[in-house]
Amino acid sequence: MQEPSCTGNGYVSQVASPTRERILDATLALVQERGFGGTTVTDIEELAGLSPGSGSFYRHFRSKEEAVREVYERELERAQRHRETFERGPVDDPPQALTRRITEQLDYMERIKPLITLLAREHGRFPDLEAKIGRSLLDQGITEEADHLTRDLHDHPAHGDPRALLAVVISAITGYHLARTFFGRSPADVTPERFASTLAELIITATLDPPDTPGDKTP
Amino acid sequence: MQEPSCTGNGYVSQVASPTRERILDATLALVQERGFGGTTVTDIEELAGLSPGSGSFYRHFRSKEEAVREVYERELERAQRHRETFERGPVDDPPQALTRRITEQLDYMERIKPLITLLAREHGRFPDLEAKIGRSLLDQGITEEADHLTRDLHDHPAHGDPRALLAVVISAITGYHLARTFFGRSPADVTPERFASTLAELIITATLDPPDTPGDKTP
DNA sequence: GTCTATAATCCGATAGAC
DNA sequence: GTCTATCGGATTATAGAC
Repeated sequence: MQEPSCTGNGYVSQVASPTRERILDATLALVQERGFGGTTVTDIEELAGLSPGSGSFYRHFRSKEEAVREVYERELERAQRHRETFERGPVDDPPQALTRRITEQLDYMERIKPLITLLAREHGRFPDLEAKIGRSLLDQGITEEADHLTRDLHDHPAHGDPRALLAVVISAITGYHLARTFFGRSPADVTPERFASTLAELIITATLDPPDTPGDKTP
Repeated sequence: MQEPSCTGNGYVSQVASPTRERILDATLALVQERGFGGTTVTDIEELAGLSPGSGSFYRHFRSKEEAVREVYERELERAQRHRETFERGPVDDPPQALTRRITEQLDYMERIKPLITLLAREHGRFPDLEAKIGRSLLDQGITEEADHLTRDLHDHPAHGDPRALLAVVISAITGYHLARTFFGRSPADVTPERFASTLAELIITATLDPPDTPGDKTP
């Protein structure tokens, strides 16, 4: 409705215009719902509280594509900020620590859902942004998770192929989240808590009792 | 280029018109690539070998939406046919049987990739179709996979929470596939073979040595 | 069943008053 | 910075010849 007047003294000059921010919000919501091609500038203007059909949008962005690109960037920054929240101290009891770590990861995916939805829906339209986000989410996320995992399992024997174990864990968490998002139901109707504790138990059992690979005779 | 003339004797009367089929092919390819809103009927006509801009499309479908809906239905049928391929006999050696089962599941996801891409990209546009496909893929797939799993593990002790174990396995396979599709890379750069054998090993270890849940004192 | 041609609408983007 | 008004082009869909 009205701007909270932060331009009175010129002190907070770096703050983005509220209207601009509302346009980004509207763009995010609509592109998530209808996709880039299904969202019109008129729709965005209307949801942002501007007169639909007026070009007011264009006083803030050169084109629809520019606005959507900025939405991606903003969501990536948010995702990175959310990730920093997870830097908590180590916990002693491995099963509970792991279960909590996995639950945290599921919460994290829930929080960055907008970004994930954008990636899924507009896959292929902005390859540069996708590559950048992929690097940030996958590489950074994977190395950090690997650190957490080894820390949580500090007094367990190492797994035979820790990197593959990591891939399985990350895939499971990702897949559980996406199945819920896309179908509105959990796989096999299993709750997040049950999922987390089962996955944690799997990891711990595997690191407690690493079986010999059949056909692989270690001396 | 030219139709393989199967209308010569009227014998194969149930075969769909080749042009109609080409329109569906073109629609699938373009909607996968650009989304529903980003695909125009003119594009579809051009890719289907019709004169772009002519309404020839409309001699076969009432609207773009109708064609896309039919694409969904066709892909669902294909996915169901592909699933029937997996009904193979049981294998004796559990680790290898499980690894092969997981690899088969990954192959299956690769084959139904078009359907998965459609679901991801157009999520929310056709709720009825999504619900129908969700029921078919999730429910049917889950019960069948549960059967396979218990069969492959026939001489192993049961897991404490088989349904949750199933959810983890299905989530992992789904997540591995989707991460590859959306980012063009495997999670943690782990190959499908490595992924499958690691996941199989996890399952087997968990069913070989089911640990007591801490705080849960079973008599 | 495919074509040319076109109607009717929608959309992205701009110009200029306030 | 927002509005009214509008241009030019793209898009869905139809009409009618062949």
